[in-house]
Amino acid sequence: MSSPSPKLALFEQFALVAKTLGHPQRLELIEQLGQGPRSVDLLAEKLGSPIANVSQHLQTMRRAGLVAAERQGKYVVYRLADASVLMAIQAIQRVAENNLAEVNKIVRGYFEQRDSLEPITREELSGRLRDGMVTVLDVRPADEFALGHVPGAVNVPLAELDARLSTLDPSRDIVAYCRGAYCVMSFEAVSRLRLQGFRARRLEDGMPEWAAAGNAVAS
Amino acid sequence: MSSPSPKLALFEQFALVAKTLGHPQRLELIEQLGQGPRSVDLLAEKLGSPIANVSQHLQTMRRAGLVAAERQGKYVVYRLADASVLMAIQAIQRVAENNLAEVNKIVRGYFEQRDSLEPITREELSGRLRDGMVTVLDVRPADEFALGHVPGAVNVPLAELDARLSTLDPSRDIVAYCRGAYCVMSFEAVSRLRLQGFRARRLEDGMPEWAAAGNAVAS
DNA sequence: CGATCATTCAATGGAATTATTGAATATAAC
DNA sequence: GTTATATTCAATAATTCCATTGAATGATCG
Repeated sequence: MSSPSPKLALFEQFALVAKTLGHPQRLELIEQLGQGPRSVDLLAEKLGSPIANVSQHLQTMRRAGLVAAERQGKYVVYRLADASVLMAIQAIQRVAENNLAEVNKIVRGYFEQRDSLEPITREELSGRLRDGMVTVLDVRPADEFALGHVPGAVNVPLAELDARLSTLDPSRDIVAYCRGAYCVMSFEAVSRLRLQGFRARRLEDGMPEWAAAGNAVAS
Repeated sequence: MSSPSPKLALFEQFALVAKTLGHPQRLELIEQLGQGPRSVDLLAEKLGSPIANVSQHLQTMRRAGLVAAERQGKYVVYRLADASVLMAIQAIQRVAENNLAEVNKIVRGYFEQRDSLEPITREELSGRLRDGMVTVLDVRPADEFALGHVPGAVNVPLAELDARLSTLDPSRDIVAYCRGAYCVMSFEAVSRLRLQGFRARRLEDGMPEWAAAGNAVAS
C-alpha cells in the first residue's frame, strides 16, 4: 500500500476514481444522484437492490470522492461530490459511444431509422420554450418529477404513456427527456410517440445536465 | 452474460470503459500513447514491465474501445482510439483533483508555496512563442522528444537538467512541459529551476493535449 | 425508556482480476 | 527453410471485488 513514486501515487488515485465508476450499479446510483440528493433508502428502492448493498456502494464512492454524505435526522442523504463527476460520466459515455460497436447496436435497437436519432440541444429547447412552441415531456416516474423538473414540463411517466396519448396535442412538437443522455426511457418514449404519428424528439441529455447548465428547475 | 434490459446493457458498456481505465499501469500506457502510436515492445520498455503483461493490458483496453492496434511488419503498433479517450482521462483527473485530498497532498509535495502552482495555458504559450519571449523546455526522455514535440522546444530530459543548467538563459522565462497535466517531470523540473533562480512555469498540460488542440508538432 | 426505522458493520463464499510463467504464433531476415 | 524477434495465448496462483446475511449502531417517536 505504500506508494514509492509520486507519479505512481497519483495514477493510483486516478485509477481509484475510474475503477469506482466501473460498476453498472454505481453508474445507476450516479444517474439517480445526478437528479438531486437522495437517501440510501430511496436509492435502494429505485435500484431494486438490498439496502446493505447500496450502502456499501455509496461508501465506496465516497472514498473515491464521487459522492458526499450528510446525515439529516433519521436519513443519510447522499449527493454528487460536484459537477465534475457528471462530466466524467459524460466523457466515459462518449468514449463508449465512439468506440464500442455494442453501444450503437443497443441504441439503434430503439430506432429503426438512423436519422430520427438526432436529439435536440438544451439551447434549442430553451429557445423554443420561450416561444411556447413545444410540449416538453418528462417521462420519469412521478416521484422523481416531484423532486425537480424542467419548468413547464408535463410529467407523463413512461408506464402511463400509452394511456395518456389522447391528452397530447398532435399538432405540437414534443421533446421528451428523462435522467440523462442515455436514460433509455426517453428513447422508448420517442419511439412509441413516433409510431403514433407524433413529431417527437429526444433532448440530447437529461435532468442533471439541464440543472448543471444553470437552467431553472421547478419543483 | 446475457443482458436483459437495454438500460443495464448500456450501463455495462459504460462500466467496462471506466473499469478498464481503473488501473495505474493502463493509465500509464494511455499517457504514453497520448504522445503518439507506439509498439508493444517500446511500451513495455517505458513502463519497465514484462511484455506479456503489457500486451494483455493493451488487449483489455482494445476490448473496451480505448485503443486500436495495427500490425506494421514485425511490430504491432497501438494508438489511442480517438481524442475522447484523452478527454475522459482529463475528466477523471479533475474529479480526483477536486475531491480527493490525497491528490492535492501529492501535488503540493512538489511546490512549497501554493501560488507558484499556476500553470500557463496553451493559448498563452502559443502567443509568447510567436513573440519569441520564452524558452520552451521539453523535459521528457530524448526518444519521446524525437517522436514529436512542440516546435521550438529544447529537449532537456529531467535526468540531465542539473548538468545543463548553465546552458539556459536566466533572463528568459521558461515554460516546461512533459507528457500531460499530471506528468510529474514538469513539476519536478519547475521546482528545481525555481530553486536555481529561474522564472519557470509549467504548461497546464502536455504533449497529447498540445497535439489534440491542432497545434503543430515538430519531429 | 422501549420500540422502530435507517444505515452501517462484519463475516462468508463465490466470482472476477492480475501477475507470472512458458509455450505458441506470426513476421522478417538470412 | 531456418532462425530470430515481436506478440499473443494458456494456465496458474494470489489477490481483490462483490452479493448476501445477520448483527450492531444511531436517530426518532411514542
